Amino acid sequence: MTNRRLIEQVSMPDDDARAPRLTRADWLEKALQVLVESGVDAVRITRLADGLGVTRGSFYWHFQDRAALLDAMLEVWNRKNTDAILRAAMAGPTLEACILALFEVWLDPVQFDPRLDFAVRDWARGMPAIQDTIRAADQTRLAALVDMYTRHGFDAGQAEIRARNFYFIQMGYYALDVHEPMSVRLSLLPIYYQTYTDRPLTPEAEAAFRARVIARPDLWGDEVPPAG
Amino acid sequence: MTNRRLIEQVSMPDDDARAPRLTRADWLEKALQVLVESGVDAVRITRLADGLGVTRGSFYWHFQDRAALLDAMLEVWNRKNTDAILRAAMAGPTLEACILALFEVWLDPVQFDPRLDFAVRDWARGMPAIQDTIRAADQTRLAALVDMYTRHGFDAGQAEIRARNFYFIQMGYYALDVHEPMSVRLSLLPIYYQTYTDRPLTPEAEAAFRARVIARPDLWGDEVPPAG
DNA sequence: CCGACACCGTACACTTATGTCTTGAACAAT
DNA sequence: ATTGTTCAAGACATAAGTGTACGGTGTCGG
Repeated sequence: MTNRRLIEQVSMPDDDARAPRLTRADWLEKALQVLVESGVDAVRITRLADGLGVTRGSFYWHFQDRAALLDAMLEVWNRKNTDAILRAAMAGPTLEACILALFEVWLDPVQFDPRLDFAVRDWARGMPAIQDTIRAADQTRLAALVDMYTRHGFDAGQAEIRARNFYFIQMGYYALDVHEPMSVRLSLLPIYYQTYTDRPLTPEAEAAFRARVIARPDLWGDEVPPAG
Repeated sequence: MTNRRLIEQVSMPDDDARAPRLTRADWLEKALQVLVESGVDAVRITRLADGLGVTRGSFYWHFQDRAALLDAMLEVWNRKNTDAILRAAMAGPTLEACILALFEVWLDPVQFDPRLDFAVRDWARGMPAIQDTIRAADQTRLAALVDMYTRHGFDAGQAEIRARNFYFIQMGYYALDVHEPMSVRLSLLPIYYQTYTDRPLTPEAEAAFRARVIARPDLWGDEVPPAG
């Protein structure tokens, strides 16, 4: 969980060694886990306390109240997922480098956590304030993708439509919560590259990408990565 | 709300005239409204009763318990959204007719209610039984789209990838909960038609489609439909 | 060794939810 | 008129959750 550093930043870390005593970051981490697994309404102080093996007294030391916890959770999301897309969209000098960096973001929950993204979207239902935050994030992400396409020679109209396709398809993929094995996802890669760029993916670039994904066995779930 | 008839079917209708007395369908309708606006966890019997201006005593006449209400809600979803897609995917003899029928489904919340669809998906978080139901629905929808493409001359691989694109893009669009005015959505139509079919949309077909949407002022929200 | 701080437990008051049971009112049919 | 059906009110027991007040316990620096 590379989340940990980000969570500690948002938590204004009181750099403690891991101990039986809990930190603000421990509560936040647990809350985000429950958010992702069961939705906001399952983020109950009582349940978190049970899960952490302490009583609610601890919580009210680290946080003002439940609203403060929710604020901190939203901030973690806001600093994680969008940043990952922005970084990837400016990853390299060529369009190929950017697109492949984005593919890697889509594949890597450490960089972009789709379950967190959709848990937050779900959370926003009926809460206009959070909806605005999300809308702003989506605009930022789309703008980065449009910029990526324009930087690499697409005119404004084409860049807009391609950025939307690129982003919407991926969000739709996440929305359906499909769990295709990594080998299948990798095999679809050249087709999607062609779709997004109108150019074929060179075998060399594909091989390089594949090698980088193989070097990350944590992305393969139950599957066994092919020998590199 | 054409929902009404479907809800009454699922409710095993006790065909009553609308009265101060409530029917099972009234409770179900209200529950679905709250589901869409605020998520499952806001579907509380107490709140529904308040909203309907009665006490909880009424609820327990019409439903066994809260679980029975949730079951009925899921059944409404299951019979509404997927059916709309299936109907459209077999709408006409030509690919053009099918694609345009699907566009109309995407635009018309009476046929396909995206907010209900995503409310149900969010509801499924952490509930494997509902996840299976959703996965089956997605498979059925995608299969219908693949079949549509193959019927009209695309080979298996192409049909698969195009069906996925078509469906994922639309789900991504819904996931972001964008609220583009109808005029903008109509203007994007030819571009998307081109994307999905690799053929241009004929001006005649576009005009016909536009006319059908103009005849439905309920789809235009705040906008004023152009004179037909 | 001793306070000060950081962290947690406990007890209390309050709110909101579920589900059961009993009573009651309106209305139709007999 | 009486009865049965259909729907809703009200009272009750129970469960979970929130937030506050206060008291206790380790663990440091001085």
